Amino acid sequence: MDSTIPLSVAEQFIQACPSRQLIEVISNKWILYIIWALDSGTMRNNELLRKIEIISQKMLTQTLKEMIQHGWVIRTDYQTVPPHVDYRLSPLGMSLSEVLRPLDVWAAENIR
Amino acid sequence: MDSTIPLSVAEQFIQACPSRQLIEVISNKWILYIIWALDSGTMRNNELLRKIEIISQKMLTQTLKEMIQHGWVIRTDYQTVPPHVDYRLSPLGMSLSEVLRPLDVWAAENIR
DNA sequence: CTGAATCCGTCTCGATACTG
DNA sequence: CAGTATCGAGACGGATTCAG
Repeated sequence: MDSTIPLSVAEQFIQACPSRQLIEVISNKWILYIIWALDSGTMRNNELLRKIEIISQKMLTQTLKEMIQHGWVIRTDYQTVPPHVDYRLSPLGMSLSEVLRPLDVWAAENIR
Repeated sequence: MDSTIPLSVAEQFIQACPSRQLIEVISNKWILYIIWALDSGTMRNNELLRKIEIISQKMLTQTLKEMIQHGWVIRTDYQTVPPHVDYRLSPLGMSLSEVLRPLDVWAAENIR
């Protein structure tokens, strides 16, 4: 909407470096939880709520929107009544999930 | 100090699962920045401030303490005047850094 | 079922000033 | 140089209510 907002100094450093950009995104715990959940396949809103357990409806909706913006999640609305909507990782999201997966292995071995 | 504080429901879910525990830790952007910085070798307080650029002294100190607690960072105080203290990744910290490194590659290729 | 919209407390974090 | 201590703005996110 407004592309003229000046970037802060911090934002300039971040935008100039892909690694920094990814850090800013990955350091969102809800994104990590959703990737972890969707890694096992397509899920509906309620399924995500129940699988993640500790996420609220508000943060789920909000974070899914961000992830769709990033192109990591695909939303499918079947236009039925009652509503049926599901979410799944896009190919890009899957590739990110794969890069993240070794972290699970590391966690299982190294978290006391 | 106090080991009798009851765990919230969320904390119980988290503590029961290494993956969740790691998510909680990794979703701390300052931890990610410091790992990224120390990956290139031993650094002093000021060097870290200048390398990361967007971190404050407060968050640097605070986060380094957490990482030392986790056993990921080793602090060496040379007991000199003026003070000389440096920080480096422990073997455990290095192993985490290695698992994280593919994320940099992914970022370079997939962040627009 | 899948959300949207508010309210509002909590906690993070930057800024600042100070110490050895 | 390497921190410590404090204050307060603002972001974050839970709870609740309402809607299609």
